[in-house]
Amino acid sequence: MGTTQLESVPEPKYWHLRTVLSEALDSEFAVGQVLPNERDLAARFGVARATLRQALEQLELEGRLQRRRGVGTTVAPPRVGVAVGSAELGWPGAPGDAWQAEESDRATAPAAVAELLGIAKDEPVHIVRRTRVTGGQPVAADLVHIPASSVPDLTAIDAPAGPARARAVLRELRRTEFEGQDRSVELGSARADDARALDRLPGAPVLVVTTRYFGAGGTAAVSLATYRADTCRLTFGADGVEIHHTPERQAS
Amino acid sequence: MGTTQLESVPEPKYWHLRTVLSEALDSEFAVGQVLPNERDLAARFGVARATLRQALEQLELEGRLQRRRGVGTTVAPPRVGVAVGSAELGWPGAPGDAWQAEESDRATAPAAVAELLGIAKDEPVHIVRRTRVTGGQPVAADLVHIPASSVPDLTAIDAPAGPARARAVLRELRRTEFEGQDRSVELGSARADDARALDRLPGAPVLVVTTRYFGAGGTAAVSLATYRADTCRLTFGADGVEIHHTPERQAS
DNA sequence: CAGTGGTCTAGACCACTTG
DNA sequence: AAGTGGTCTAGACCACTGT
Repeated sequence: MGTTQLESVPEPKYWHLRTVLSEALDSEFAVGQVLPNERDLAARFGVARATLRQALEQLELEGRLQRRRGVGTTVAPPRVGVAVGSAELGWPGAPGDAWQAEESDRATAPAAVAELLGIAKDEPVHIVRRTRVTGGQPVAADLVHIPASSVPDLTAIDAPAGPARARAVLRELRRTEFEGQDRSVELGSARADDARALDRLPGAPVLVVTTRYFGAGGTAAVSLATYRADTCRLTFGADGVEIHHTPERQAS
Repeated sequence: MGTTQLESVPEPKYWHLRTVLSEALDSEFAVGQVLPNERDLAARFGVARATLRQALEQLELEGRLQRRRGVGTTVAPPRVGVAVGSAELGWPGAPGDAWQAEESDRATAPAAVAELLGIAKDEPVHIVRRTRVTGGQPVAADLVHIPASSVPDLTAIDAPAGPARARAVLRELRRTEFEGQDRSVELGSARADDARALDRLPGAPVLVVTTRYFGAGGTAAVSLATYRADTCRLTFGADGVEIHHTPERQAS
């Protein structure tokens, strides 16, 4: 309703296109439906394919679209609410914590993690790789870093490589008294290994959740979890309450 | 250490460029330093400017770079830790809550917010606009949605438009007993108004924090806060502990 | 004004999935 | 093999910032 023409400050084409497509998605498309291919869409809107792609990228970032090479572009379902708060209080690997331990290795922690742990940057740590699956889809991958100093008996672990050993390491960590935790969330981009685990391309946007676990008078472990930003909404329920709905758009 | 050549699955140029630039930033650049301009950098690496820009975009998304039109590209400082957890328990607008109320209006809430509030989608609500500043820089903008039904006396408020009225509305909300809250974090892109408030371009990546405030037996208010994803790290301190360092990179 | 990043184009080729 | 999205190019022009 109104004159959308004659903009004193004309908005970029790709941004306008994003808006038009977004409205079309709301009114004319169902979840899972495939869109026309990029070349057709670009022609239909009279723009170059690169410009059309810029609009699609925005919508994918907002979780509205899903694109797969060789397949096409489909309308994405609402984002999945993933509990990161109350459901995970306690040591990593506690029973029923939604994560699946995959593998464990000994290596030197990255400098940033070493600093969080308060250890020398060349001190070896145990690294447990875990994945988190919701609704059949992988939503997150993480690495739990445990300094050898905080779980001395750990050196005795010699379970066969694979999930068994990973679980054993976490079980050993739980012998220490749990004294609290601490979290931060920031935007990042998936590295090659994370991208593979999350079924995305390198550079895909992810939400990086850094958790510090306190015990035995210091930082006993640090977990770096990377969640798919396109499909996930991280929920922090202060009262065990869950958010039901997807706030898909802010105020106009 | 080893033969980095002969990749069976060659990584994209822009991704390799990102890595090279990232390492250069670590070793050869100081925070605030300006990089050569995009045309020079592209020529130096023997790629098209668009490809170079793709690499810069990644690094900006990761908070490593800051680009300003007409000025140049500079090395960004580490992300600012912004407390979103314990420091904000209680009603919005409680004394010393880091937010600054700017304005208040009566309008109909967006459909998604109406659903969170459990009201009809055409029922008018009070919308309080707030901003959050840290270290002299705007880091977040939000809109607090308060249904008229949850604060009946609110209709009597007739303070002069502006911060005074906004504060008055929040003060009125605090008369209700506070029964808890609930949060979720997801990735979004800044709309025109948010972009302006955050000193960014439309479409800039933001972290959208949706908070439900419970009181009087239901959802008394919903806040939609958008944080600059490039400069912010949201912290949730379970024990009042603050995360000091920037986890700039995950395990290799 | 000159110099910067932001937008846009038209085309090419590649990697991947599916029939 | 055909069709899809992903990458890359070389160039143009625009919007904004400083001097």
